[in-house]
Amino acid sequence: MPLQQLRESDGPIEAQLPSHMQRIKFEKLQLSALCSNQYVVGTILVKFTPHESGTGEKIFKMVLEESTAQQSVSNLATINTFIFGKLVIDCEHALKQGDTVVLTKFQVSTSPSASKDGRHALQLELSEETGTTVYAYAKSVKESAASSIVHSPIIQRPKIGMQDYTYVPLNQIKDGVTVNVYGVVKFFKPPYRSKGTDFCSTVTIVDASNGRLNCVLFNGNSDLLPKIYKVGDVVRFHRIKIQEFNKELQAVNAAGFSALTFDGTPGASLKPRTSSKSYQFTTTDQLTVEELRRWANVNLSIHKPTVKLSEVKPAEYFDLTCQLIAKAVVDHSSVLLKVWDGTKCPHTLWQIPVDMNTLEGDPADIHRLCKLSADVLVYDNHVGAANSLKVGTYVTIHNIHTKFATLNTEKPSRSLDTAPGMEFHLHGGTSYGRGITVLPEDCSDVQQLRQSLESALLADQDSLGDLTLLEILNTSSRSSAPERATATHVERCHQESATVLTAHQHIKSTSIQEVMDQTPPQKYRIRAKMVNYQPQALHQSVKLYCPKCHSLQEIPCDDHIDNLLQDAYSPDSMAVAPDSQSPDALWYQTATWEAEGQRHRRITVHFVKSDEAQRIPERSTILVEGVTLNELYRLSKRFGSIIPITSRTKCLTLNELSIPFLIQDRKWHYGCRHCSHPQPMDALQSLSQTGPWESSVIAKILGIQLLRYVFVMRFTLDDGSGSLDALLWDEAERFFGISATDVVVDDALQEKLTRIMDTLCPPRTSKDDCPWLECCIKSYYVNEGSEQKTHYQIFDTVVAGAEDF
DNA sequence: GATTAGGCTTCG
Repeated sequence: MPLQQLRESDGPIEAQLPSHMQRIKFEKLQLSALCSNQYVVGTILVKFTPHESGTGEKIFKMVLEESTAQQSVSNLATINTFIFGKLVIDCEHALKQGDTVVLTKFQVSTSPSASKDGRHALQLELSEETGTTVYAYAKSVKESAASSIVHSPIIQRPKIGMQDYTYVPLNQIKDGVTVNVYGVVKFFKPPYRSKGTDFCSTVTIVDASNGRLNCVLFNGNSDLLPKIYKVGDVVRFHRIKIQEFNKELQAVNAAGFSALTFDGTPGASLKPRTSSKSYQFTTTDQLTVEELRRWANVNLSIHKPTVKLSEVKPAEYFDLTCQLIAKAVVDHSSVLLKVWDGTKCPHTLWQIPVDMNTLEGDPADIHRLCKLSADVLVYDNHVGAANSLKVGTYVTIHNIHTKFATLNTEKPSRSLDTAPGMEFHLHGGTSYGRGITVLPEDCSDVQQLRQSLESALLADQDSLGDLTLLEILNTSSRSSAPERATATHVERCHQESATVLTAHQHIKSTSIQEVMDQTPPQKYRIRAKMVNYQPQALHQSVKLYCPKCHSLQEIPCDDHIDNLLQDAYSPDSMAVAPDSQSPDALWYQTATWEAEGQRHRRITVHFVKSDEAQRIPERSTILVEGVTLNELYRLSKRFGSIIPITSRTKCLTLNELSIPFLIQDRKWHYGCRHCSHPQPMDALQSLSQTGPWESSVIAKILGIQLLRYVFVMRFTLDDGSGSLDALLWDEAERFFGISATDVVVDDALQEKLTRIMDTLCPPRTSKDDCPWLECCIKSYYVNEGSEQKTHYQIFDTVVAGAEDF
């Protein structure tokens, strides 16, 4: 019960109260404080007769005098105290004038009568919702209602002690009464700082009686105002006072005001949002809330569909539920909020140029999410709220205004510095409920938002992945900085994993058994050991991939290339006599000689003319005919670009495409046999003076579809709950930190690859001694004949410390 | 030591 007895004979007050409770003097009371760990001690100076309010509950007013204070004339020495509801019945007889009382968990609000009664400017309010306990402090043991009550926690409040709350339908509201109401929010302004001392929130509610009520609510503590997140929420207000304003009835919060707010979705959770320490919520209340939800959803069209960034149009106002990525003070009257909601705005986004040093937020996140984030400029009275937001917070920004940036040539604006695009403003003022609401993680809108954010990260993993790669590269190049190296090291030790994730670190791991129980497509984080991998011969793990026809081809082996080259220069296959000199062309110079010891073989080299080529052979381009594989290797050490050709037709053309069409910087480039349409060498003339002699440019001119080198491996992963084969497909030197193109021609890189694989999956070692791997994997279906099979692929995962192998 | 706001779009 909330009335308990303390006895002087049991020792001083502080010794009889829980140790965390602190006494607060009347003069130290503050509006904004939530007094849950504080108590006041006072002597009952005046005790008024309890009366019943319009809500049907009893109100009991007392005047307390600070008992231990020096007798003072200060008006801070006496304070009006109001007790509401069931507690009145307990207190009205048990407490006598002159008694000392100890009050806990009271609500502090402004006293409307202070100017008249000369008492404290604040008043104490004790109701069921504040979770108050009143302690009567008796000088001696005496018979009283309270003396029979032993200490018991208030949460064990017996059912018989329930309060009778009555709720007035909104069409029956009368002027001058204090009432309790239920309603559906039709309009609201989230709490904002008024020009006076309090926070203010205005709320318009409606109900099935077709009544409608505008409520103006003040409190020095914004937490005590209703926690409304959107139109359609259901509210329950206790103790609002009805008054007339502009010939209409309006409500203001009365003493003891408390609010519960519920999600307006039928069937949603019935857990209210409130700062009340305790509240009564019966099955009747549940029915009322559910009934209001249903009524509103059928009869009201107030549930605006939520607008995502992907749906915004210029020149509209909307509420955006999003996560704060970064913020920056722009000037004295505006703050930039960088936010995202997981969707991509189809319009060019306005980027507010700010100094990176003034931008608060994780640079990696800012960079990674730049294509998904919107810059919202927040003005004037909202600056304070924006400044107090923590990065990472989920918020609803109410009434964002979108418009296209207009280029004003007379008055240069910020937007001139960057490409114009869609602007997002939160203008000053509170019209239309403009403001920012912080959403807690457990609310349903945040749950949905988080899903959207997560799937955005996973869905566009290719494009985002490239950015992540850039970050990894940047990070490793900066890792000479000791603090970063330390941080990376600590992270690795902590993870105890031979691989690390480049994103999605906040996702929980899923067991392999669970992964295999679910139907594709899905994305997961797993923690497992590599018990096997294929191909064991690492040189077979690099393949050639055609991005056009998606075919995967083996790299032609040396013997095969050598045979093809021999076929190309054998006299039988030559349409043009080998000794017929190819004339010099305008764009190249030709040299021909007989291969040593091989009379029938003539080697021809066409040197492409350019100023640079004459100075630096390493940067020159040559077309070669009649060479062996060995000679190709040797030439590739000397010349920058080598194009093996044949002159079996009247013009110079490429060989069969199993022979590399270009060897550049010792890298062998192949073309797709299905997707290429080789052109005669004359096409290269246009490049001869201008360049650039880049593989992609040469390929395009010669009609060649370039094949890419990729690592393709199959890892068998096991976490104890099960095992699966996951494909590793790496064409961007991500996973190993090694380029698949380079590894083919670089012995040192091949040795490094072997060391990495021996670490990930140590040979001749029991599973216990294998290291753990953190991996992101995705599942997908593959048609195999008439069957659909589930496959898995690794993504956003890299070998930890690959640069150190 | 009483006031704040009392829905109703924008300077940027």
